Amino acid sequence: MADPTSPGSPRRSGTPSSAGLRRDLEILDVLARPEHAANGLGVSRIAEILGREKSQVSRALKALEAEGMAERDLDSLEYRLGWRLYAFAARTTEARLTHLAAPYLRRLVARLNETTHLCVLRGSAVLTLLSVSPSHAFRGLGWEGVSVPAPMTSAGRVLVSDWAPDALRSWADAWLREASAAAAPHQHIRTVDDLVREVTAIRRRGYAAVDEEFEVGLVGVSAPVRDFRGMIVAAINVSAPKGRLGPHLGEAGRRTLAIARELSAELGHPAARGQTPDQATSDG
Amino acid sequence: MADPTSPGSPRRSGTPSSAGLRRDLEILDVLARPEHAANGLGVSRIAEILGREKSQVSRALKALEAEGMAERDLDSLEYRLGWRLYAFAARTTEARLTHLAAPYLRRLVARLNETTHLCVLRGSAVLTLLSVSPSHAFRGLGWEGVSVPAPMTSAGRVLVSDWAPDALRSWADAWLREASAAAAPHQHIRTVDDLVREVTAIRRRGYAAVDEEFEVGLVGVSAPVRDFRGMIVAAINVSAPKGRLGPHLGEAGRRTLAIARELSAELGHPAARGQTPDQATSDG
DNA sequence: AATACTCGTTGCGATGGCCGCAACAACGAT
DNA sequence: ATCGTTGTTGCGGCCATCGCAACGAGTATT
Repeated sequence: MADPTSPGSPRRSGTPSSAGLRRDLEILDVLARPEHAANGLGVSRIAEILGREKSQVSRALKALEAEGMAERDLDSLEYRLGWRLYAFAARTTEARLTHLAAPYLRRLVARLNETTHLCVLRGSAVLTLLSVSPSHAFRGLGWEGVSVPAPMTSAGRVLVSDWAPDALRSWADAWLREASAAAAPHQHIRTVDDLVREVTAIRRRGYAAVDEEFEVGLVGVSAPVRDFRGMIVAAINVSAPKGRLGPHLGEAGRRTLAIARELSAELGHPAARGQTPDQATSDG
Repeated sequence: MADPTSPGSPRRSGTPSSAGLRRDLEILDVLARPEHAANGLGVSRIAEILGREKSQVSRALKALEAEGMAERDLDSLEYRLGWRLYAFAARTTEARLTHLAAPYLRRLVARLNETTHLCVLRGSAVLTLLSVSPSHAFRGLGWEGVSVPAPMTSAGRVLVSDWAPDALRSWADAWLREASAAAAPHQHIRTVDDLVREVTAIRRRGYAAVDEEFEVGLVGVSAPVRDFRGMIVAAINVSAPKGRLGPHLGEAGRRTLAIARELSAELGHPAARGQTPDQATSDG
């Protein structure tokens, strides 16, 4: 129902939009309704819902199917959304992410008055794509060249927080062997089970927090950003000296989470669209 | 600029598709190109790429923007894909499938330590929806949207392995006509009967394996993923250099099959629910 | 089994929208 | 100031689409 509802009157002229495009999108809109996306709909039913001629709907759907925007079940003759919509979005999410994230990071900066980062996972390292400071905004390679071991940072833990335990195990295994030798001072996560426990807590809480683990005197929080599939594709991170951010770490975490949800919604994450800031990280 | 993934010839007549729809989708296709998605494109450049009138492109983009399928940067006047596309994509079956499959692919990676893919059939090509690598440099370069000729890959053969022989014949016929000209070096399947035999073997074995057929030095296995109706909707694929995966190809195939069965069970496939013939439970 | 109903597709004529050319407005560079 | 961009907008002719209606196919009803 109703998230992409067409705002104006459907077939009233006045908008400069092309009529054919609008008709096609109305049809796709109906196919995208949650109650219909799973089952599919027939031509007459769509025509009835839209108040259009069924011949028109039939022809339009045939064209949409030919272009991959809709798919048809040959048994029931019902239509569903097609693969091409996915292909469009999938190729673009990362580029779109870096473009759209900036205003959200700025908003978070305005609320917390601390530096914020947009981070993704590359290999077993956390890569920072974008940083926004209270005064200046840096794009790109400032923090980028430095490969930060993922499990030590809140961003890294968030980025793997929707992984299954055994995938988490094999991923963290290599790192833990090296880390056990180095043994950082405040390192809280020393075994795989520690990581699994921490990740479970992150899932429940919605955001991750580290306290002087990565660097002495530094605290930080991170919240996951999900794309239209519901997969975690990035993390928004806030890092600051413990003396400044420490007392408000919980509040910072909740605000980071809220901003991350807004960004997720803009990326098309269905569960995050206009939801209350608690409950439901989509699903598991 | 010779984009291999771009759909059929732009202004070819003969398809019953509406001209306006095709034009709009061509424009969106250009906007979705990875090399352009980051920066965005102007009207003239799109018109030049497509060989269309810029007035037409300008008007079409205005309509697309009004409908939320494209967004415009008011400073540079460049267009990007719009939010509505992502809302649609989130409702696609592929999006749900990808979301559900990701943990299973990661688990398979944890066991085999090789890159795994989730593939679906699109026409006569195999489209990769998601790739997960052992170093977890997923989100890597160029996975989704890349399509390869189906009968040459293990994934493609798995995806058609529940088709009736005559359907298989007519499907492979078109491809074989093209492929006979190209004639890849290690191509084992040269006639329709070869394909039918291979598919029969796949059905009996449960998974497919290719040995340097698609690419020299590359071996791979694939297993089918079925939905609640028992139909094959996707394939899980593992590909790696022959020197690494070759000796354990059989084991990799059985493990891929086991994971694919688990995913099928989650999709509601009744036969895969309790009874897994080759069950490799617990750790690895 | 025959009927009546629903569903989806397809001809066909009239009409309305789109195509392409060209002029126009807004910048920026030389 | 002139030129070269880029993007937008009139305008006429042509063509694709709209809506009606008929048709084939499948299914429930009698």
